[in-house]
Amino acid sequence: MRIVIADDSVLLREGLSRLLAEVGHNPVAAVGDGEALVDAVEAHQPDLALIDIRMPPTFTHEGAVAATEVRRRWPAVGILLLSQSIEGRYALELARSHPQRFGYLLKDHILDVSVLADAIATVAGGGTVLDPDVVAQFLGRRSTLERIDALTAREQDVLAAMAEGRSNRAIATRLSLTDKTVETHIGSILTKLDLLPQPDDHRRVLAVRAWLDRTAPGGNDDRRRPPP
Amino acid sequence: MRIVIADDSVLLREGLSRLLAEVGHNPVAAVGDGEALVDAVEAHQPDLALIDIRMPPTFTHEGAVAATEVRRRWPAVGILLLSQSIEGRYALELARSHPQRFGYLLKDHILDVSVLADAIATVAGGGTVLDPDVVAQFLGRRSTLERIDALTAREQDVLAAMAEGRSNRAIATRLSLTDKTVETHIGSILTKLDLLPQPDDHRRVLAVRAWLDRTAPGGNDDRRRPPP
DNA sequence: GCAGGGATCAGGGCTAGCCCGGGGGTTCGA
DNA sequence: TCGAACCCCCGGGCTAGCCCTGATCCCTGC
Repeated sequence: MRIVIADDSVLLREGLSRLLAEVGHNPVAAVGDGEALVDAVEAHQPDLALIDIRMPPTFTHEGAVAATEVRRRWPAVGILLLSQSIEGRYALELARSHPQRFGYLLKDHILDVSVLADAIATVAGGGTVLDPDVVAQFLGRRSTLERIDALTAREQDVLAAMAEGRSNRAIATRLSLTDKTVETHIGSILTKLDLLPQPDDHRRVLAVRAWLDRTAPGGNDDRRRPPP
Repeated sequence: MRIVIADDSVLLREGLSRLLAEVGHNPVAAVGDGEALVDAVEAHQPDLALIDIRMPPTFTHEGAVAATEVRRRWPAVGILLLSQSIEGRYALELARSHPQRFGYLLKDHILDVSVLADAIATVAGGGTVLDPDVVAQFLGRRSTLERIDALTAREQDVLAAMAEGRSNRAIATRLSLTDKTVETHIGSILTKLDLLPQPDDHRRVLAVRAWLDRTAPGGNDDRRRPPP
């Protein structure tokens, strides 16, 4: 099977190249960033692209973004994403919208080369391979979104202000309420987000994280609702 | 001047189209997502692309990502980004790395069409136009990174745990410290991040935001340092 | 040897934030 | 008409978190 490898780490992509050759695959190119990945797929028309999500220039999502481009232009090319830990929106969106010939594994969970070889075979055969932790995170995020959607408009106003790092008093001033009312809304927010009192949790921070994470990646402000 | 417009809102892109025509420009295409933007630039070879950062499918950064693609493939095409509020890493990275023929305006700050027309003229002429708030945010983010880099390793451990929503007690347990020591570290963190007591601020949340924002967009874990 | 930085810990005080119980008003659908 | 949902507000109690002061120890560089 013809495979293109994209990973900014020279050692890793060259190592993977040799590893795949040992198990009978044909690594036709090994590149270090998203643009080069797209160029290599165009040049070599591989069966599958093995892609690290984080690549230059920002080392955040270039791999996943390039993977989206590869899927758009060459739908028959299998895509197998790799990362150190679970990454945000783009990769999960690609999994949701184009699950065929798609895989997402965590590097630390690939304990021997057979795991990788099996995943490659499955993806190239048209199937989907997702690390269990990736699935769990995906479901968890869906659940967080649903919970935030279940907040009332006022509660979302309060939570948005909390997420800006405003104190209760500042929130009250901004929304023309008393401190007491803000406390009441915050209590409802924590309950609806299922953030019950736990000695190990800082629940306000967790609520703020939920709000910020609903727009990952890069959410600094309100997410626009998709048109109906 | 030939202009391509990209905004998912039909009303806005059609309105912009007419507005630009009134002031003497030639809007050659008006599209609703990043892919269509790239296709339109390819088809029409405009002088400038006017791009809303948030477009489908995730309504987060597709505009900025597509803008990066446009800049890569057609460096002579001016790029003018628009958004409701300041967006994260991609747009600012594009401004930093390719400032010529580039602009970034906040929609709410365009108080009349002459502001837009002036920006278009400047960008098409090879210059750079940045909303002052955008500049301030960019500088603020640089400053935040520097401050976080100035924390000791231990302080960064504590801040990372805070950002996970852990309570002081849980942080102490995890790092084998007493509550008192965690409090001391948090005090140092707040001081070094210049988060002085203010009645309107929830300083712990602001410190957590600083930590999370250092890896924007999509930072769920450690940022990888770019190779030297 | 000494100063500075980092790490750890303690006693004690204060308060913003959380929460319990309670209350009132408006709107909408069954 | 009534109940549910939403919004707003109060009195009162409790505590996690913050901060002041102070202390000790270790390491490094001058």
